[in-house]
Parts: sequence; structure tokens; C-alpha cells
Amino acid sequence: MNQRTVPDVVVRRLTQYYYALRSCQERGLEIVSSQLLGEMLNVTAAQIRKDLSFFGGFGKQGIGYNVETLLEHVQRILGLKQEWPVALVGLGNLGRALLHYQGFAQEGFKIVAAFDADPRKVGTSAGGLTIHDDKEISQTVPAMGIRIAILALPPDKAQEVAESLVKAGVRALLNYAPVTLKVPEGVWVRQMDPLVALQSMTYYLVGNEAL
Amino acid sequence: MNQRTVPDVVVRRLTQYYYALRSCQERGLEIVSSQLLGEMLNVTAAQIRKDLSFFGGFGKQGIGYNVETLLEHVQRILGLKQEWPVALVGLGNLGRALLHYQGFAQEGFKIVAAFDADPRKVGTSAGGLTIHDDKEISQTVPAMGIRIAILALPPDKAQEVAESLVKAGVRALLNYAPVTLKVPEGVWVRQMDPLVALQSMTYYLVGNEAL
DNA sequence: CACTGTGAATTGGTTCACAGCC
DNA sequence: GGCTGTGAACCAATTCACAGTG
Repeated sequence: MNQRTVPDVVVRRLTQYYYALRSCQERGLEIVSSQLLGEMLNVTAAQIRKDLSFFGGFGKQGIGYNVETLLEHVQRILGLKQEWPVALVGLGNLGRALLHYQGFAQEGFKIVAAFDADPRKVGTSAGGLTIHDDKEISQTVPAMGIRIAILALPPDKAQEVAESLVKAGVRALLNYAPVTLKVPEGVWVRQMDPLVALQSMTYYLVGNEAL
Repeated sequence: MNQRTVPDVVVRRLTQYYYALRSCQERGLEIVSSQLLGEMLNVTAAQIRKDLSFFGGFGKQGIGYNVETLLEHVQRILGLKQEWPVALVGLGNLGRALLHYQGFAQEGFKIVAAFDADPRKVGTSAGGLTIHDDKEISQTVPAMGIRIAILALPPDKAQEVAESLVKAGVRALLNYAPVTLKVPEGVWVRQMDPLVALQSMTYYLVGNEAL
């Protein structure tokens, strides 16, 4: 039990543990060892034990971890036991695909407000939501208690919109625009950029692999 | 000039430098300092200099880096000076959105083959491509010299398809399925999972922030 | 005896600080 | 004087190894 501030890598891995544990649960496992969890995720057993020890001693020596209770703990730690209202900004191809993606709602992320800057889109409806003008962010976001937003808009608009979202109370941004957003302390950004991901792999394909 | 094997973090950052340099170019900058580049990307100047020094000395002391030539170098290092044929597997909502996303082609990633397991989809066409059955992967992928694939399919199918892709010569996988793929040495995977990204931010929203 | 939890050891990555050059 | 390139110093993360427990 170590109550120091937890490194972000650990938090990210925790989400992986969450999925692995659910898969254990589906398979009807009652107990899981750090060993097995590690094999499922390509991570060492020691890593998993150390990661979990940041939050407390959830296991039993000689036995392992109870799947059910560890899952509960992980959910609680990650804040997954509540519903999160989410704003979506940008309703192009990508935005619409995201709006129709069922996975968000299944995991408790409910898109409750949609914004776009294009006057032709404003007022129309998509996925059961009326599309609002970007300008209404400052009004709607605090009113709905939204603290998470998804950005699916052109790169040149992203910074500006991010700022108005943050001003309106958003603290977590899932950014699909290929831009490095400048955000104040205490605001979190995760970059979702398929091109960057591809481009960081071609490096290895082009003969740089050392092995 | 350090010819040790380059850490993956450095490669990932290199893609960021690539975008920053292009933005410099668009703004007409001829010269850029590690300082300025760092400010654009929220990275320290020393980090940038060290990263670049893995690949060679591209700068001039007292001056900085020539935008044009550094960009050239970065493109060459990352393997971005060629076209990459790409396979797309899975043509649900997400797969179709990816197929219509122009960004891939603009950056030299050309989706040249589309696969799906659903017999109702096989034979139909989407985005100018005929959809083939998954079973044809072993035939088509090597024939077209494909080494990169995008997985946009249900989690339970992902591992199996990944294996047939790897067998067919694919070495880089952009995986949208929420599964940890098991791949042999020398195969690269980048996970694109919006839920994981959201879930690793709620941790901080739920009161764990130390600051 | 199998497995966790954790200090200690190690490895890896980042930042410092300065010599060298323009 | 301004800026790069890089060893050295520092800090962070991972792995080791083992004492402790069911």
C-alpha cells in the first residue's frame, strides 16, 4: 500500500487489467494470479503486482486475486462505476461514426451533446441528438455537467474549441484532430491519431529493425 | 550520432516532429530551433536535440535546424517517402469510415484491399474496392505486397485474423479491436481504443489527481 | 508449496550543463 | 551570443528476489 502519486503508465495499464479481468469473469474464473494476468496482457507478473500495490493489497498470498473483487476495485479506482456525460464536437464522417458507436454507452460514456460549427448542420439531428452550434458550448456544457469531450474536427479549429470546452468545465479531451493541444494543468488529453500510429510503425518496416 | 537501437518512445516522438516541421514549413520558416520545436510540442529542447542525435547531427550550432532538410531526414527515417499499400479488415461502421477517410491516402497509406467475413458483404463494393472474404487474405496480401493492415472487426475475431495477416506477410497492425493481440517478434501493433483512452482519464476526474 | 507484496538492484529515459561551433 | 550535440547526473520505471502468508 503505497499512497504516492501514481504514474500515468500505471493508470493506463489499469485499464488493460480491467478488460483482462472481465474476460476472466466471462470465462467463469474465480481466482486469477498475477502470472496469468500477465500472460493475457504480455506484461510481467511482477509489474502487475507492483502496479496493484499502488492502490492496496488486493490479493491473497499463496492464492492469487479474486476476480470479482479485484474487478470491483479496479472499476472504482478508474471511476467506471458511474455514467459520464460526454460532449462530441464535429459531426463529419468521423463524428457521426463515433456517435453511432455503441461501445461508449456500453461502458458508461453517454454522448449527451453534439456540436458543430457548420450552420447547415446546426439544428439537424443525428443519433437522436440535435446538433448545436459550437458557440453554445459555454452554455450547454456546464448546464449538463459535462467534463469529458470528444474532438472530431479539423485541425485548425481544434485548439480554439478545446479552449472553450475547458473554459466550460471539461477536464478530459479525446482528441482525434492531429494537433498538439495546449491545455492548462489539470486537463487531460489523449491523442487518437491513426496516421501517427502508422507512421511510427513504418520506421521499423523500412529496415531500422535492429533484430 | 549514436547508432544504438533507438527506443520506441523516440520513434513515436519523431512522428510529432514531422508534423511540427510541416507546420513550420507552411508558415514559411526556414530555420527552427530545438527551443521553438519544443514549445510547439510541449517537450523540452534538450529532449528534441537528444532524440535527433540518435540519427545524426542535423543542426548547425548557433543557428538551429534547417526546416526543409530536417523534414526530409525525418521523412526518410520514418519511411514516409514511399507509398504503403494497406489492407483493411472489417467493414462495419468503423471500417467504412476509415475507408472513406482521406488522410491515409494523403500521407501515402493507400488502402488497396478490403476484407470481411460476412458473406453478405463479400463481393459488394465500398469506396471503390471490392470486398473480399477473409479467407483470401493468404492469397491477396502477399500478391499485393501488403505489409500493413488495419483491423476494424469484432474482438473475438481479431486474434485469428491477425494471425493470418502475419502469416501472409503483414508486419504492422493498427488494431481498433479492444483486444491484446499476440504477435511474434518483429511484428508491430498499435492499439487504437477510444474507450481505453477515456477510461484512463476518468481516473483523474474521480478525485485521484494529486495536485 | 504457491502466490502476493515490496525493498533493493537494475535498466531505461530525461534533463542538466557545458564544450564547441557559427 | 545563440544554439547544437553529448557525456554526466538525475529521475522514473521495470525487474529481481525473497520474506511473509494462506
